[in-house]
Amino acid sequence: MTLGQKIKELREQAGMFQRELASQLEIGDGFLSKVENNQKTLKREHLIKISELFNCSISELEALWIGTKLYEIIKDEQEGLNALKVAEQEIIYRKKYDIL
Amino acid sequence: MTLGQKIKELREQAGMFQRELASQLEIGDGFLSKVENNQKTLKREHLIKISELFNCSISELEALWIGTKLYEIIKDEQEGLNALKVAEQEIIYRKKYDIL
DNA sequence: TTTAGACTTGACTGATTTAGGTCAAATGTA
DNA sequence: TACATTTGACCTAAATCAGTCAAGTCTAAA
Repeated sequence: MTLGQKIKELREQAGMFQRELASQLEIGDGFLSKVENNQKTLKREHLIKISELFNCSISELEALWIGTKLYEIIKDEQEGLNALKVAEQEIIYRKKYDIL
Repeated sequence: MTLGQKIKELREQAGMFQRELASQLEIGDGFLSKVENNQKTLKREHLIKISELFNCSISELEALWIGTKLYEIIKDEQEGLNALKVAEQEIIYRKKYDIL
């Protein structure tokens, strides 16, 4: 699940058109279309608005927001999955020894 | 293991000084120092040179190169680990259904 | 079958960020 | 003291961000 898919899902479940959601977010509907298709990214502040509008978890949206960015970086990479593991191990290692 | 650590390790195992490796890579030694401490990133082409110089796997270097970049993005993120999972699931999903 | 409305797409833009460095001074160390 | 390394300040070109707008496409319904 990407952020774009999630936003589209939330919007449709609320029976809302792109135009309406776009205006709530104060962006154009063409831009929102691209966001839903992961061709453009929203500002982080927009996630707050979305979580309020659809009453959903901001943490989940943030995970999708960052995760979709990461995916865009590695999607055409041979070593994409291994790169994810490198990053994961590093996070785990730092946590273990409490290095900030 | 980050790319910086790896490079330092390879360099020291070869008994080489930063100045020497830096000159092989045609960069300044101050810059290499930052690379080894993950404050700056090398160009991708540099990885090839390094793999030749130390006779090590280019794939591993690339995984570390991308992975260290990903780590820099998520290291201060609450949802960092979840974001990695989002990206991983997306890769796996696309592979499963053969979506390019 | 026309047409209205929902959505997608392509071309473009200006501001901001990042990439990929340099150099000199400060610091660590044998 | 000499040499290796780290750090901070700075730099420029290129890329990315966060959009707009108009034209094109898709799909129901009249």
